[in-house]
Amino acid sequence: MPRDASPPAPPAPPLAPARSGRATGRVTLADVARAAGVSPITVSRALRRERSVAPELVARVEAAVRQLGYVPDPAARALASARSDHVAVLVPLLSNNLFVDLLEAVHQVLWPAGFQTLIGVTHYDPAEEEQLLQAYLAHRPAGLLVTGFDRSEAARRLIASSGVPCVHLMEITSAPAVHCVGFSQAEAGHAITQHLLARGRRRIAFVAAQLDPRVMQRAEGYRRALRAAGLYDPARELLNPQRSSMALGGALFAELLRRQPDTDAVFFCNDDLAQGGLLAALRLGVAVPAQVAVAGFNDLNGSDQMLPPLTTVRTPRSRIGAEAARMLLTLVRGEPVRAASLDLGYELVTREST
Amino acid sequence: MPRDASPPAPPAPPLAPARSGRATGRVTLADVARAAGVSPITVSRALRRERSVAPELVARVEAAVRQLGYVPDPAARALASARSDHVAVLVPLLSNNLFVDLLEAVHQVLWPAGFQTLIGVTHYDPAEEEQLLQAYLAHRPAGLLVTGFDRSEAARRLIASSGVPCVHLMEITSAPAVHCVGFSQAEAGHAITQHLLARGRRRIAFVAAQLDPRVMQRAEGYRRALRAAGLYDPARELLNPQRSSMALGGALFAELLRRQPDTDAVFFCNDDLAQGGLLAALRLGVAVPAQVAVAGFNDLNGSDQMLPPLTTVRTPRSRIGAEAARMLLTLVRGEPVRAASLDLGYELVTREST
DNA sequence: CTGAAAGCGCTTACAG
DNA sequence: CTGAAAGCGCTTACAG
Repeated sequence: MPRDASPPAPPAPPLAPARSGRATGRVTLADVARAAGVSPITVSRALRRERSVAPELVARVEAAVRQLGYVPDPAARALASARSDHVAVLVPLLSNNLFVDLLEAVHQVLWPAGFQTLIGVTHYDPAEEEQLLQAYLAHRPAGLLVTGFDRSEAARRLIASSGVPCVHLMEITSAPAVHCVGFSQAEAGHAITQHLLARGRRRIAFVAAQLDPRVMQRAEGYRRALRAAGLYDPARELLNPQRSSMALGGALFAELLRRQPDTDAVFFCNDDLAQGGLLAALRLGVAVPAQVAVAGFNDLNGSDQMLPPLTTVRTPRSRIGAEAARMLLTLVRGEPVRAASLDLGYELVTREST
Repeated sequence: MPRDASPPAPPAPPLAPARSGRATGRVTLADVARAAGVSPITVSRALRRERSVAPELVARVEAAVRQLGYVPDPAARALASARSDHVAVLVPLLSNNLFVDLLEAVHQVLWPAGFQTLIGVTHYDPAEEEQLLQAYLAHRPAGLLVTGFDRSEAARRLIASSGVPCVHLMEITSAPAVHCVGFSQAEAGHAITQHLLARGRRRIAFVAAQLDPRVMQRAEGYRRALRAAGLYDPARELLNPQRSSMALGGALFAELLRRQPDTDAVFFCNDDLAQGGLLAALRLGVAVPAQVAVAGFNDLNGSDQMLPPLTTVRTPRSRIGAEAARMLLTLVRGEPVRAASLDLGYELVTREST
């Protein structure tokens, strides 16, 4: 694999200039058939391993493919077969590493299986999701991966009427015939709040941004745990609709301590907020965990590097991506799935901040 | 836009069941033509605004499109016209926020112009880049956006022989007929090293990971500045090929101070490393900037939240993405570009860590 | 300004 | 196991 860091040479003219008429000059299946001395349909079958083709013919076809450098035209294939090798994946954001890990895992499963991952970013906007869905569905993808269950009625209808197999990521439901891979966000939120209670904390705040459905499910888990302990106080919830960031986490932490100076623990709905909170504590001279315990969610990059290292919930996004991709592959092949809903759980990671 | 957080109903059968033969049941251009009482080609032209079509016919076509819910088939369009509405963008990684910002800006320009952004991740691997290029080019994208100039000879040939307009991101060159939008990584590396020198630092280390071409260009800028000052010492370079992360930054910072205890400044090639270094300094009790000044590169999320806030180089990746997308659009339309190479510069952001 | 014909490069459905 | 014909849903190239 020769590498070269110098700038490229100026673009050369296309190798095979367009020939007469509409011919594009590219090597077609017909060219391969001619070279191999078989019919085009035999080439098609040999390439797709669809029906048994005589081994010797397969060999001749493969030799011709190699010799001519034939690359199938996906557009022609899609048009003729009414399906494509695309799988569309819709995620809310790329700026949260959570989704990057998810996409990476999806790609690692789909690419070797011969599918191309098309990434769509919805920005948590139902209208954008609808537009993306419309655009991607027009390409007749082989499958669809979407984040969560929260979408417009129109988006739901688009998915359902397309007939394209769809797996939902990150959340789970027991509704029949809905395919999903994830974990219970509410349970995870409950678990980390329980952890804070077990540490003896009594005035536990919940600080959140973005306020997407999964964040609100974590909030539910938090509320349930505190209510059960007789310690729930709505005044200790700080909910901000802005996009999550370290800077916002720092600002919200400071605001929280101004409003509720007796706070003895904070559950941030996402690690970036928590990291910002930890840094703000350092700046403000608030002792963590002595004065205030701090917990996050997701175990993002750097949380183990904080001062003190951050207690958080490790979410299995890589496994979610991989398992969802596998489930989708099963559906695409028309095979039965073991279970439509796959709960991959979560893991409490206890570090020094609590 | 009605929203609903409950799980979706089980998938319904496709609205229009497949009819006889191979008909897919979808609404076609011919259906629209029939409904509008014109020929298919007129519908095609009205939809693409290609040639002047009588305004009244356009109106009838548009009404029919709306009424029937017609969505053009991209595969058929691509096959017939030998081009698509796709623009492929190849970036090394999604886990560096730099590239997320780049992609976001690209999408914001391309989507309103009617193009779909296909994201490809190369993982800094020339072989992967080649495979992606081959796969994406087979789709006859309207344009191509690639990161930097470093790629295999085969990849270069694929791009050149495809005839697809291509703009290079992040780096610049004065080579003729090569389209690029970026800035001089070497100059930026030189500038931040100069800044450290101007602050009176004399034993300035360079700590880097990943070691991709752009990192090595920053290293060149660092070397040039120190050589000019008569202070260059190869022993003060710590180059690690692993992927960049906060954890690695912390480990390298500690290693550096073990090997070169008299270090009075560190230039980290990327902010995530620098953030990890800053946190490690806190843990180790190394005073920043009193004992060691710390500088980063890129001004990533959270750098302004560090303790102390991180001095860094702000790179204009959003503008790079937007301008590159605009340049590509110009090329796709066959119009002349003002200049093939666009230098967007960089900005030194001086904070308390130096 | 509008249209009838042909064709893009594959695969399906039907035969043998 | 192999193939000739037709067709997927558009746009191009040629006419008028």
